[in-house]
This record gives sequence, C-alpha cells and structure tokens, in this order.
Amino acid sequence: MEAGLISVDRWAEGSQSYFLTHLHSDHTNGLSPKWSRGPLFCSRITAKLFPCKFPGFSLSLLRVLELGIWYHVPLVSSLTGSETVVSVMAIDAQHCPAGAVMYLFRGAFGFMLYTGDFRWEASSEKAEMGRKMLLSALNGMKVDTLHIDNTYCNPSYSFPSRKGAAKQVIDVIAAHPEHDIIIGIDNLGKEDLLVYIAHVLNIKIWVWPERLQIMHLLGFHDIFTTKTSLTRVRAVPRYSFSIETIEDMNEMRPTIGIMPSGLPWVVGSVDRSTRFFSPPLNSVQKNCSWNINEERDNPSKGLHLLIYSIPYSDHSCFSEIQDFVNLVQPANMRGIVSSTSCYIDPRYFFGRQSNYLNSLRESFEWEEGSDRLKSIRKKLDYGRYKIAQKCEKSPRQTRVDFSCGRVRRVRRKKRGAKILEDQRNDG
DNA sequence: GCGATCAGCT
DNA sequence: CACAGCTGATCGC
Repeated sequence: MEAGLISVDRWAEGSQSYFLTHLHSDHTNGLSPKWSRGPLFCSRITAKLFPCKFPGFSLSLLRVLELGIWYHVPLVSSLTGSETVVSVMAIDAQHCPAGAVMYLFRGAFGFMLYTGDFRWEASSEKAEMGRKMLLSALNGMKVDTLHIDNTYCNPSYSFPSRKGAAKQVIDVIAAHPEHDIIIGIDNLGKEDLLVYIAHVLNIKIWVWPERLQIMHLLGFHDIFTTKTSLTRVRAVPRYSFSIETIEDMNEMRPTIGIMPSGLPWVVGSVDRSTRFFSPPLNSVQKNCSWNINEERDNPSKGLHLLIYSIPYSDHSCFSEIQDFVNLVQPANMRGIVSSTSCYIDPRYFFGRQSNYLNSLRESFEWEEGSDRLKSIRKKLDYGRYKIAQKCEKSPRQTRVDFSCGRVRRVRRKKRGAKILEDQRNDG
C-alpha cells in the first residue's frame, strides 16, 4: 500500500489528511455518511452545508479552515517515521459562491496549489481579494506544482464575466414582461445570479423546498420562496429542465426557459441538433447587451425560441486560466479534470517546467484567424458536427445510439487527487 | 436490503 | 466533445 499524506477531493484510503474543495458531487465521489477516514478539512460554509448533503455524517471529523489563515497540520512521514508539518491555507475559489475554496500547501515539498473548480474573474471585488490573499501567502515565492481547474482550458472557450452574463439574463427577462421565467440550476451554485435578478427586478424567486433550505443556510432569508403565486420567476433543478417541459408549460401560460451554462451549446431531448437561443458571440466577447427582439424576429435556423442559453460560468474561461497561470508562475502544472477524450493537458498551452513563459507568449499569439486556433476549433467542431449529423438521422422517438463510433460518450470520471506522496512512491 | 458502480439522460 | 447531477439497473455482499 502506498503511503500518502494529503488527498484533495479524493476519498480512498491511504492518506493521513483529506481536503474537500466544495460540495459538488463530482468532488465527493467516495464520500458517504459512513466515511470515517478523517480528519476532513473544508471551509466554514461547506461544513455548514455538510449535513444537507450527507445526513448522519460524523461532524466531529470536520476541521473548518477559515479563509486566508495558515494552519499547520502535523503528519507522519512513513519514510522516516518522523513528524513532518504541512501548512495549508484556504482561499476563496469563487466557483460556486457557497464555500468553494482552493488550497495552498507549504511543506518540505515547497508550495503546492490545488485550485479545485475555480473562476478567476479579473473584474470583481472578490477576485481582487483572492488575488491579494494568494500573493501575500506566497510572499514572493513561486508555486512549485499547480493543480488547476482545466475545464475550459482551450482558447475556444471565451465568455463574459458572471456580472455581464447576469445582465444578459435581466435583458431576457425584461423582454418578456408577460412570461413566466424558468431558470435551470443545480443544488449548489448560481446563487449570486438569482440574488442579482431578485434585487434588480425587486421580486422573489421560487425554488424547490430543499433548495430553499440551502438558501437559508447560506443566509438568504427574504429573497426566495416556495409559494408559486408570489412570483413569475422560478429556479428549477436542471435535470427537470427540458424543451418538453417548457413547451408543456406554454400550454398553460406563456413561459420561457433560461439555462445559465458555461457550455456555449446545450442539447435538448427533442432534437439534439437544436441549439438554444443565445446571445451572438460578438456581444458575449464584448460583454454588452444585444437586441433580443431584433434577434427573435430574424431567428437563425434551428434555434429554439423558448429557451435561452446564457454563458454564465462558474469555471474560468481560457483567458482567465492564462491570467492565473501568469500570476502564480508554477514550475510544474497539471489539470484536475482528466477524464475525457477532449482532455488537453494545460501544459500543452502553457508549456512545462521553466519553459512555460515562452509558451504563454506563444499562446497569446493565437489571434483570431490564426492557423493554430483554427485547427483547435476544428477539433472541437468536429465532435459537434458528428452529433448533429447522427441526430438528424434519428427519428424523434428513437434513442440515439452513442455507444459506438467516434462520438461514443466518455463517462466523466471523478476529480480529485492524492497530491502528496512520500519519495519512495515516485516512479 | 444496502452500498458501490455504471449506463443513460438532461 | 460536455457545466453538474439525477434516476434506475446491476452486482457483490
């Protein structure tokens, strides 16, 4: 059995300490109410939400880390049997606003930064705080190993700030004064968007009962309701959000759906080649409003007019990843999302070892129209094209068989890593 | 019956 | 290809 010191978002046995970045399911695979390999370190908000996600979990295993403070964790080196101290600081990851953190570790191994899922928006006040916290913790030192959220680590991914995307949502709602509004969300995350909508439009927002409980735990008491009659804006679980449900709702009342999503395209169950109504790319890039009514009067072929896809992302886009890498200047780097065939090692874009700055400069040279960018886009578009093509051939009631050929779905594996091993386990 | 894992879907 | 996550089938105990 290999001997490990630290695991982040990974819950198998073999580590002396376990760290949780946030409570999204792909980071808690392997955790259960019966898990007992503690101690488990997490943020205060995550600890507060823990009983919701894992009723019956022994809370005595939790160790709350306040943001921006160094904690010293004594561990035992299985190599020498002697005590070794690992210091850790939690820093706001600005992912799901509810308690997601990145962890900065310091020890005999140097500095190791594990971002978890994170969004590195330059513009926001919170981002500036996080930047200061990180720089002051590093105190001029460089990060030796960076484990980074590489979800959108590809130059093709470009989207506006969440504030900009939230304004687009407001535009959509304002353009439909007589409509009911359905917004697809998950169990955790996108709270800031909903609060912003409620504030700007001076309305309450409906959520389902379990979500209301979470909102209350997060300290939102007068913004959300479970009474349908109080509001025309409802946030519903994303898995219950589909073209069919929105179309069915339109038999009762005029209704539109809004899907806030980092993905620039969203497929529906009626016809997977249908793309939801989205702001045009240039308005996304320029972070400005677009004329919804004008667009709707001249809809492009294949757009679904009842559902709007808004590029509201809790993960960093490519340029933000670039900014972050530039800031921490890691000697080495690896992506924490390593599951799918579209995985691209961040070092492909940002270089490896000390060479990364040259590669960074190079990657800035991928301007619109460059051959390199074209080839990457082509790679991405190919997959989309194949799926659209398959669906066109499939009758509406027939399931599309994704189990063969090049478009075979690759199951997303869990994230997380055992990030610190004793020397003898190398190689 | 229970938990873990996986397949399928949104 | 896929943000995050639900439901249901299956398997081993």
